[in-house]
Amino acid sequence: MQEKEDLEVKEEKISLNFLERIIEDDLANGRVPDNTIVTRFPPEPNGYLHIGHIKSICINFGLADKYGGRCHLRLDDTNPEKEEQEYINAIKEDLKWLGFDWGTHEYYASDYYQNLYEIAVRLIEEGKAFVDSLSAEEMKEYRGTLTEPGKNSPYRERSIEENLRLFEEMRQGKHAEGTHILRAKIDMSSPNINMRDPALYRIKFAHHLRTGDKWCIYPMYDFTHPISDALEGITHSICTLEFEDHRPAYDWATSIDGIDHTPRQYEFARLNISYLIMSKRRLLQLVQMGIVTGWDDPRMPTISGIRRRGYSPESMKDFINRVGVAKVESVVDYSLMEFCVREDLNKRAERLMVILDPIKIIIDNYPEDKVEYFEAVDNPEDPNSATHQIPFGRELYIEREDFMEVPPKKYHRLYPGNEIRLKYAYYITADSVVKDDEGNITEVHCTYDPLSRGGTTPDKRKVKGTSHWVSATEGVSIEARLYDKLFLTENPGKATGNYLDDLNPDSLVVVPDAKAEPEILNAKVGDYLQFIRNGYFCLDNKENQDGKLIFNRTVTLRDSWAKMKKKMGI
RNA sequence: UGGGAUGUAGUGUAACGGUAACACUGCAGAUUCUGGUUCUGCCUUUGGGGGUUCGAGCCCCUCCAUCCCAGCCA
Repeated sequence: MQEKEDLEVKEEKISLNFLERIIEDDLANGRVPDNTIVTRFPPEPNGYLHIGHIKSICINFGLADKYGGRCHLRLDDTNPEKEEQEYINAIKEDLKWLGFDWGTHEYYASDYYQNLYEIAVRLIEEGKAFVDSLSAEEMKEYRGTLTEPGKNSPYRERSIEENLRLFEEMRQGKHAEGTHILRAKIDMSSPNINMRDPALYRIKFAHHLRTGDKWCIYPMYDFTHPISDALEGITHSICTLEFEDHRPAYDWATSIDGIDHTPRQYEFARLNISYLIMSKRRLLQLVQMGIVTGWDDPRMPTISGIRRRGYSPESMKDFINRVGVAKVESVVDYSLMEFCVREDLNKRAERLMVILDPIKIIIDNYPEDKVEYFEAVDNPEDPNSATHQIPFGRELYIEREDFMEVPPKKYHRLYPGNEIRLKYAYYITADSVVKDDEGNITEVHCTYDPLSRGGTTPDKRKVKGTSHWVSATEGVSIEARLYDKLFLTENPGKATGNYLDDLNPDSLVVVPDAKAEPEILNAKVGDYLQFIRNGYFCLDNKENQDGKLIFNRTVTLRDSWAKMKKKMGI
């Protein structure tokens, strides 16, 4: 009991975001039916979910979880021309990957087509809706502008009987698309354009994923969404800022006679991240134009993209948590997201030695055919980490950048006469180099100190550099795909107006023949790996059917040496 | 020039009338068998102007700036 009180006191100290405050206030004042918070995540299945959606998902599922309520998944499928089953499948898979469970509460706006239709008929009967026969262009003229009120449609005063007959004919498919439309009678002079007799139903002779050809009239968002919320018993309908203007329409619809549940709409600022584009329309363009290989290309900010890239769901949820929830339009630094990914992966990734850009070193005083094994910890961040064996031999690969004939200041790695440690193995000193006809270094000859076995020496002498390495004879070849940002600028397209102008030509660099320690053959899809000093990687989840393994770089390690080089002008 | 919103370090978010803070970024240093990690320190903040109050980031007035809205999209 005491413990529980302490806990509550503690929780009170944690500041609430504005949505939590609203909910706690509603709960405290008995405004929530059954004291059960019901939220919903309502994606339209017209594209893949992206990082921006994660925020909405975390808010809706998170709030339901925190206050012991539930969150519905509702696919908002009211526009059959844009929606596809592939997207529905992807949305559900992405949600599961993030670890959210909607239980049996999987709904579709199309589940309510019959209800919606009946409500529309009732509105007509009550004189609150009418069939308009203005063309789209005429309707636009009648709508007025932002600063001028609109005018009533000449069809606004049609008789109830005529409206009923026309709407029924629309439903029966007797009228062509665009010839008639059902509109609410609200107020053409409203300063809020959404209240100027909004469209309720339009004619569309389109095959619907779920209702097939049953309907040729489809309800509009402003009509469908609030009523769907009401029918499902949603208490808090949380959406993004651009729907603020629609709240009066939302309240209008949920106040229609016969609707006995009143959800409330609240708006928060959508997530923007520098260097990323977060618009389904533009992401679709990238796919269609072939700029990326698909919605799940590891460079895409889609959930399936970042999953394939190797981001963990935990790191993304942590990121969303750190970003917070507010009503201010903002752009979060890309670096915060990378920080969250690295922080999580640092704790969980198995370390492996992989050489991306190999240069061969030969240890002249090491026996020719000898192979010995060294023990490596899988993850030094984990005190209980398992270990694995790494084969060592006379000929090894190290990174090309780990050897320099003429080193700059503060360079701590291999150069003639300098001693470094080969991680877990021996100290070596570079003696000489062999070059090809063009002057490229093909071999570095070294000497090792047998007393340094295991990486330390009896005399405790220090070396400033430690390099990772792979046996030239025992190592295996893999393909590494080095991904970087898709765009070069923080706000793609800001300078020229066309985001495609800011594409990063080096967003993917393929290393077809990287050298890896044999342990890598145990890697499975979904494993988080760190290639020591090269970054976090994961096995590609798509193109690994046979042959050479393909690894995607999730994110690089922080690189203070690169910063220093830049500063020194190297 | 209609309506709706929003302004706190470079970026995000707290502070709920009582000493403006946390994280990321950046910078400097220490530690390290990853130039990673970890640790330490530093930098910079209430859009402007009035008012109320003993006291204002918070309340009031005013100005300014930014974002959203004129789909038979959501």
